[in-house]
Amino acid sequence: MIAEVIVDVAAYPIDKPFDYIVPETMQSSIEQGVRVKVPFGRRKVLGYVTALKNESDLESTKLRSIDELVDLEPVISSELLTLSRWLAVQTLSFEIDALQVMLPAAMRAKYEKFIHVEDLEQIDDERLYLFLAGRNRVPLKEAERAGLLPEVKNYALQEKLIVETSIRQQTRVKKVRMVQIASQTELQQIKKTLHQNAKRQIELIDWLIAHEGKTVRATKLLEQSGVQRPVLSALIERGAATETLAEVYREPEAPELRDVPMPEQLTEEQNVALKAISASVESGQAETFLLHGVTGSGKTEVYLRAIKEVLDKGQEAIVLVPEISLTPQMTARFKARFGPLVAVMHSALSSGEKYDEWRKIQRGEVKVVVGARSAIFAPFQNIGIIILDEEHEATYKQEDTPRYHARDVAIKRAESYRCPVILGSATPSLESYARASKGVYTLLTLKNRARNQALPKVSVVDMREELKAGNRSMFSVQLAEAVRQRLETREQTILFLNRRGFSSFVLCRDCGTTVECPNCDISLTYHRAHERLKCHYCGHEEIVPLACPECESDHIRFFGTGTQKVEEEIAKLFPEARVLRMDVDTTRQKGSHERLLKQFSEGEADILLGTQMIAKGLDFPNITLVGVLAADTTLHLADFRAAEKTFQLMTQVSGRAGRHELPGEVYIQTYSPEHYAIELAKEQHYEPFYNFEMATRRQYGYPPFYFVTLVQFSHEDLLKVADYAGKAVNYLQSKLSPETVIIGPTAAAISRVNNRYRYQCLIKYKKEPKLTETLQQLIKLYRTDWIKSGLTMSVDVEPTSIY
DNA sequence: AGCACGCCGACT
DNA sequence: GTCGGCGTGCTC
Repeated sequence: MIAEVIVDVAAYPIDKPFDYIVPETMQSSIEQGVRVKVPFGRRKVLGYVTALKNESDLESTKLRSIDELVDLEPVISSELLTLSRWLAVQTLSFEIDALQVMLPAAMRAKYEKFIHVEDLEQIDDERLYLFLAGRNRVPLKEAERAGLLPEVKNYALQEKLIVETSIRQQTRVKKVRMVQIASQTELQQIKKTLHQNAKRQIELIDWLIAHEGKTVRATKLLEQSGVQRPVLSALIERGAATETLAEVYREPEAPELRDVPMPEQLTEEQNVALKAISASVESGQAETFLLHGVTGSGKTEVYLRAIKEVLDKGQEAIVLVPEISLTPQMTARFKARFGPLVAVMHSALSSGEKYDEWRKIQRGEVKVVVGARSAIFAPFQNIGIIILDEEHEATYKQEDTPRYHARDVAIKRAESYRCPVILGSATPSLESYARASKGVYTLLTLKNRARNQALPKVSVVDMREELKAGNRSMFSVQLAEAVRQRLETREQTILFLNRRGFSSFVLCRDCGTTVECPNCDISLTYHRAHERLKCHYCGHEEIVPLACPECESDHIRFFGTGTQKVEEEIAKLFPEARVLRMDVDTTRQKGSHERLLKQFSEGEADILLGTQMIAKGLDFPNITLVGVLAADTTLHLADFRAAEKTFQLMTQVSGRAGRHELPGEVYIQTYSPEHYAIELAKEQHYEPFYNFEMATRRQYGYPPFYFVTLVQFSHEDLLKVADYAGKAVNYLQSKLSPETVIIGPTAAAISRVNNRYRYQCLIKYKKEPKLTETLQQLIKLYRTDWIKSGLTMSVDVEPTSIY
């Protein structure tokens, strides 16, 4: 029997199945989708069995045997295996990367080398002899640190010692000691043999007698009986109990369950949407729905009921939410409804906890997974529905290889299981809405809020006018007045600081110089906490200069607005206000996100001040005011999605206000109030924005009218990178159809990162059947030739941003 | 990727 | 004369 194996080596010539002989003893237990350890050249590596067959096309002399089976059950189902091949082609990545991305990081191989010595007498080198000190298995790293690597190599060559590679998972299955207590009669017998002086043992055996026949955790037993470990060991030796290891799951801190009452009745709109989805669930159709519902329209309730139907059919559900809104509020709602059938996958879990959640899914112990992007690969076998909440979010696209989009994967998996996909959003991506308009997706609309409240009243404040009137603070007169009112009426306020593409930097007031990174073509960011300047691209760090490096003026100070600065200004303006600040700095600690939200929901603060992470998902009855401090910052990014992103963000954050009984009010402060993204966000109507933006996209030839693919290049040498980028463009032009537009090569917006110059080109096409093939050939050219000169090239099919 | 072979310069 | 630099080629 022969196994085709994809080995754990991400390299161009290795990106294909390798044939291995399956030893007799393994033939009955090997299966497609299990991991194996195989010899590969002079080393041993982990691999995935992708097929089993009777014969190989290779000469039998070239074939080697599988060393070991790693799994007893497949970790990649045949559906996921097919999906991985599709993914590798779509994203132009290695098959091994496509496979690994489907599994929790804990299952990646960890390679360690150990020195084994058979006969220490053969080691006549004194230093090495002393170093080994009679140990049988010594990590090679230690020898390297001791400077003994040459000696070890030498002895290995003479076969006086062996260097062996150990391959294991990064994180193992957690096991605990369990104690199985013997029966009453046995225990009584043993008790008689105990010496009078063995007071502790007698104490313990009495405890055991009281719990005879039971199996308990060793730690629990010791805790409850109050004896120390050696006492238990002594009794185990006498046969009073037996000890075994049992697999357990790591238990992540359970979020506090908030009681979310299930509404008795859905609104008419919700009912219509649910019926359409149910019909699809019933008939087993791979149908994609776009659920377009205004903020507060009760999309989540529709998801929950659809999932209920799926579970009743004995099927499973995947729910994707953007990491940022994977809030306790959201997960608590699922847990409250489906209890222990829910697994939650988010980045705050440790690698071991994620692995355990994955195993629960694989074993069929849970039926619903709620998670971020990677949860789309949940190893279910009978998926009945896939939901992407906030489908427009950029986090659904993975930024490094394989650069997949969870939406595409969802639709692909749904085809396999013939089940519906629900894309939900108040502000759908233009791509999705266009597809829904064309009938590719089924459009479901929720125009009204579930509790029938009015959408909040939105006012746009022109900050230029404020400046003219002499108000240089971050708060306009109107917003400040609104906040003051809320403080009086004891209602809550959310202040949103849009920091994206706009962070604090150091500027000389005299000559206008900004302090830039020495390695990258970008300003350094000011970090108040450590009084340092940092580069967000290469990690360079330096102290804040006291004088301008150019003109030596001491009028140098940081510029821009951070949440800390806003917090200070609030303290000055409203000394009585209690403020909670939520940003990367205050939520770094595990569980702090939950804690802050809990404090806010319990009314321990008047104002919640934060960045992106407060824009979504929050649903608290007492919030009646939302203030956007500076709306413009996402507007001026050199990216075709800048307007779309700004509109989405404004709409989302506005939606936090007035979701319950109290009416809401929103103030958007901006320096460009006439921009259509802001003007239309004020009205909170999606369609006018969609129509306007579509016209713009059509005019400039951007998605969804064209598809785009971004090819990026970087090199230490500016001339070389420009040269290769030019070559690539020529190559693409020669192979692709004349209707396809290739923009560039141009220098990237940040033209130098980590001392490497960056170029890019953009391919725009409506229909390009040869695209994948051509890009594959370009990649081949790069990997076999260009790479040697130090060039780096990457391809991103349908990128989320192009700056 | 990682590992070894192989062919030329600076050292005990 | 040897140690070691990294170019080149291969991995079922």
